[in-house]
Amino acid sequence: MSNHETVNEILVRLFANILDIEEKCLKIGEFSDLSITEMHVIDNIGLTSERTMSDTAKAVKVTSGTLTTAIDNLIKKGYVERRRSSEDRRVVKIRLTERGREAYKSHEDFHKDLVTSALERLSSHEEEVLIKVLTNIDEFFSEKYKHAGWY
Amino acid sequence: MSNHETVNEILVRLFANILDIEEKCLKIGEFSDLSITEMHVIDNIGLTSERTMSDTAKAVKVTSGTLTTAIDNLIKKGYVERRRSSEDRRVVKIRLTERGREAYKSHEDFHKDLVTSALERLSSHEEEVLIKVLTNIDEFFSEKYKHAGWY
DNA sequence: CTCAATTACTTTGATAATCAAATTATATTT
DNA sequence: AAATATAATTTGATTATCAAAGTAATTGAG
Repeated sequence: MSNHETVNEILVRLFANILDIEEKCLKIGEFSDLSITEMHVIDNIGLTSERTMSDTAKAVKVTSGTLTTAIDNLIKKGYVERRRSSEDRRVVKIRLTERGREAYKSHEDFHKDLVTSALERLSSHEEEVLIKVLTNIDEFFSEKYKHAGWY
Repeated sequence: MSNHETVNEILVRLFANILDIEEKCLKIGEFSDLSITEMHVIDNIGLTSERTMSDTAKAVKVTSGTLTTAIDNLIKKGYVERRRSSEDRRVVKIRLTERGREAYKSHEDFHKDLVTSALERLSSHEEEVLIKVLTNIDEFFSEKYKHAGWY
């Protein structure tokens, strides 16, 4: 089998399964009241002190209306706090509660495990190459598809 | 930033971008009446003569009820045909129409192009490293999460 | 300085994808 | 023959999403 076919085959299978696995890991853990989407919002808000709604909406690529309802739910569940900015009262700032930060860390651990196993059996030289390769591919996509006004 | 963090960050972004790109390519192409989900059902039915509903539902990891409605829509749109099996009249067999096969091929081509353009700028050494990493990730999922009967 | 335009967010009304549970029809087993 | 199991569909609900309309606050042009 050619390299191309191998890569294609693995990628297809990975893509088909990765969200599913992530979701199921979530559902058997401590934070099973979170959907995968909600966890990704939490991941995006991150541990930084505060973020605006619009920055977060842009980053997770949903409309602000969608984010509003997502945040409503995360607040109900106790993962996020919301307050109006005093400098500009149109702006709403959100941040993780203590429980939100715990969820963040749990999700981070999942990713760490994944990356650790991705990198095992690689020499440090190969790690360097990998980073170059991934950066390269990443740039390629953001370049190639920027022109269409997507990014 | 450690290698692990860098790799994680890029992988997460790549994953998000690729899904996004796939969706947007679909929407500007010939088969824009298909959602990404529907395209993946078509992909799964494939070019083989016929499949049962239950096999397909299992393969795409949805309940049979979900698949029934998905197939209803694909039939309305002219991509799939459905008939009752004559050997066992409980069983429903589905297959792609000619238009369904065209959509299948178009999706296949999209994947090929994506992989080709991602790989064409890599040296053969770099390709090897990439394949090793993808294989590791794939094994991480199929090994570690097999026990739960997920994979 | 004021009011028109812009910005940040929320609300509303709609759709798609999904599930679990109930239902229907057919096959299999006892 | 009756009970059980299987394959698919239907039903009733939930979640995620968007576009467009609405609200409140700020900015900028005259």
